[in-house]
Amino acid sequence: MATTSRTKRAPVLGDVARIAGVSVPTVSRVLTGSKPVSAEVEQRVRRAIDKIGYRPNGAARMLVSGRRSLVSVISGSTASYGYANTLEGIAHGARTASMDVGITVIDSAEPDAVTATIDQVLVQPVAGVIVLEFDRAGLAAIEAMPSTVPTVVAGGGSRRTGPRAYALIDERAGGREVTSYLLSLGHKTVHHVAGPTMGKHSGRTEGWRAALKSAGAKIPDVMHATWEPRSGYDWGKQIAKRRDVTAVLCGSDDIAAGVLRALLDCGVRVPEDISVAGFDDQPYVEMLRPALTTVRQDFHDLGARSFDALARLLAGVREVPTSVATPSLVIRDSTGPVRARR
Amino acid sequence: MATTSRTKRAPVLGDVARIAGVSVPTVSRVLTGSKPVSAEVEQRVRRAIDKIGYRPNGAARMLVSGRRSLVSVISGSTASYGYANTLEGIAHGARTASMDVGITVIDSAEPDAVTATIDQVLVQPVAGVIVLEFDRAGLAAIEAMPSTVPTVVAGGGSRRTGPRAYALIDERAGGREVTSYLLSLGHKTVHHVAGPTMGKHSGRTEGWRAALKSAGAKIPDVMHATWEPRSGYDWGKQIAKRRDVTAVLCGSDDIAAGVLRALLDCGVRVPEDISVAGFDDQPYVEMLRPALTTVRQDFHDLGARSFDALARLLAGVREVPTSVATPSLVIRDSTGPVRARR
DNA sequence: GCGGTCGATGATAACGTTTTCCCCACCCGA
DNA sequence: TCGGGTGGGGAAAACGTTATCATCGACCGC
Repeated sequence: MATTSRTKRAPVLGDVARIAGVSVPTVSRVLTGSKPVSAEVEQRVRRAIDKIGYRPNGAARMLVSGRRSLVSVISGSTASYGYANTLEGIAHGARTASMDVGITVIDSAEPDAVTATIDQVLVQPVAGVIVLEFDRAGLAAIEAMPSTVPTVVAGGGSRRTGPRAYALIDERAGGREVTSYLLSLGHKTVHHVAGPTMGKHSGRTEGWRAALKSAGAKIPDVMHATWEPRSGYDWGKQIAKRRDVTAVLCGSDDIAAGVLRALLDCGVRVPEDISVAGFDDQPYVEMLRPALTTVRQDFHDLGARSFDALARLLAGVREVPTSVATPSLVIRDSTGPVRARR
Repeated sequence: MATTSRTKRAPVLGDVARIAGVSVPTVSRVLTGSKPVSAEVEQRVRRAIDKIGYRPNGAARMLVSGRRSLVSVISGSTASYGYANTLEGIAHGARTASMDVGITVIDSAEPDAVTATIDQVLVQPVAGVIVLEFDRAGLAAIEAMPSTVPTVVAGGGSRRTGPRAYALIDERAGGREVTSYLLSLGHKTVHHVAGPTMGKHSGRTEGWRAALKSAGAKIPDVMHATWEPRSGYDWGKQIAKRRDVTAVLCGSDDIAAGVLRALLDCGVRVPEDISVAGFDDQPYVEMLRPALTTVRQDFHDLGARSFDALARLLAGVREVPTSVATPSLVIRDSTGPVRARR
């Protein structure tokens, strides 16, 4: 309120320089190590920095140097298991490379919502972007992303399908493996409760279908659930009424938990009457009774690999090879051989 | 490589101005709406912007205007249920206010790891910070955060304990409520499998203790688990051997799932022999058999309230009132009256 | 002892935007 | 017709840092 200083302006490089009795660029050199500085001057500068509690202004730094240290993650959600763990993997990689990570969730898959989101992301000084391709919103974001910004797609596909860098978990292979495993137990076919449709089918569903097809098994209609356990429960109720179902592959562990519960509530024995398998291997599923057979997907690793890919992109590598991890089947107690239904 | 242009420099305001035949500030005015511009000029400018695909440079913008639109979340994790949902709530609020959110995870609670993290966060042009106080790392981060940056603490406390703005879930009340409920069923006391220690005890544990104390019940030793279901399982095995336990409150749903499974595996009936209660109300817990009684905590709402608090702080409000939500007890089938243990 | 290289430092430009200040043309009322 | 307000727009300063270039001394080899 007085004439001189209002809210005690944050100290800047010039303040440090004056106190240390050196020039502004010298202070900068101490901070960035871009050029050697004599030990004595360095000490004076550091002392001055500590004294006034100086912190570099990131905006100014980025503006002039053009170096960007922000990686933005675009995603349709952050709370679900896969999203959250992928995000953690990315954050961990970024931390190691001393980069920052921003997260923007897309409200819906409406075209204008997507472009609005992208605009908001690209106004920031981002070095690159990682899009989580787990749902329609992610898919739409990839389409709408300008080709000029370094972009990595993290998702569940099996091969690169466009001009970007990809880090993937081969969900298709996972779906195939678990379906084949169920068939090998003697099931004539495997029914499938999928998550929300992505427009095109998800890798999990594709793998399931491929395995049935190559085994010459009948391909039942896909049952579409939301990601909620409740929704799985509702389908489980339906399934319990049918006599033709002996094996169910669910699009996620949460759905499987619901299906499992519904079956047991209806007096269906698992796995004696019906086998149930999930997808993801969330920590709790081995505590279900019976412990859930599922497909383990290492999302944390997926996040780490996406960040690696982006780092290479930023380092100037032209063609970053697509990195694909294969999920692994975890056999527990919810699946077993076919028996005569009591 | 040629003499003129290397990688086709990104278009800047000057380019737009030249094409539209106006001055640089005029383009800025169109973009920010800081001053009225004639309709005709505005149209020319917009056309030019679209034509060359201009995007404002956020760094330059922040540097000169001093307006910051970045909210940074500091957290010990992002993957666990509470963290992930709180983060989503924050992201949602930020999106509505068209601000950006950054996320930084602290590797450990080591003092230098914490200050390193904070340094990294504060180099960015942050408007404010939200610290997730769910673990030691978060606690340490709050201590080390300079008082000059607008900070909101999001956590599980019951009242403000320092000079910051707080958004809380009153875990203490939740712990008290569920414990009292169990006592009201006739249990002489309630045992407690807590999550990792936070140094000081967590609100959940405090509430449990307070309820026992005020009921004059014996206060058993706390059993400390990790957040892993497996760890809960191990404690469940121990508990099954004991004859004096009739009710167990767990520090999280995942721990409860483990305890539950161990008890059932050992032939202990739930809730007939032992009642089990969890904490959080993750979606899957109603699918456990028996469905888990637990304390519901709305983390998404916590995130939204933290962002609100920060927004007010940034709007210049001096004293932002602490916002406290009370968790609600969800009674399902895993808890019941005491019976003679068979 | 002298030209040349090197190491340390300072002066100045540059980054891309917003802000401030000023000018000009126009309109209105007296 | 003239003065004062007003609304649109341009010129230049400012933001805080790094990059570029110049300077100055010391040191080295011949």
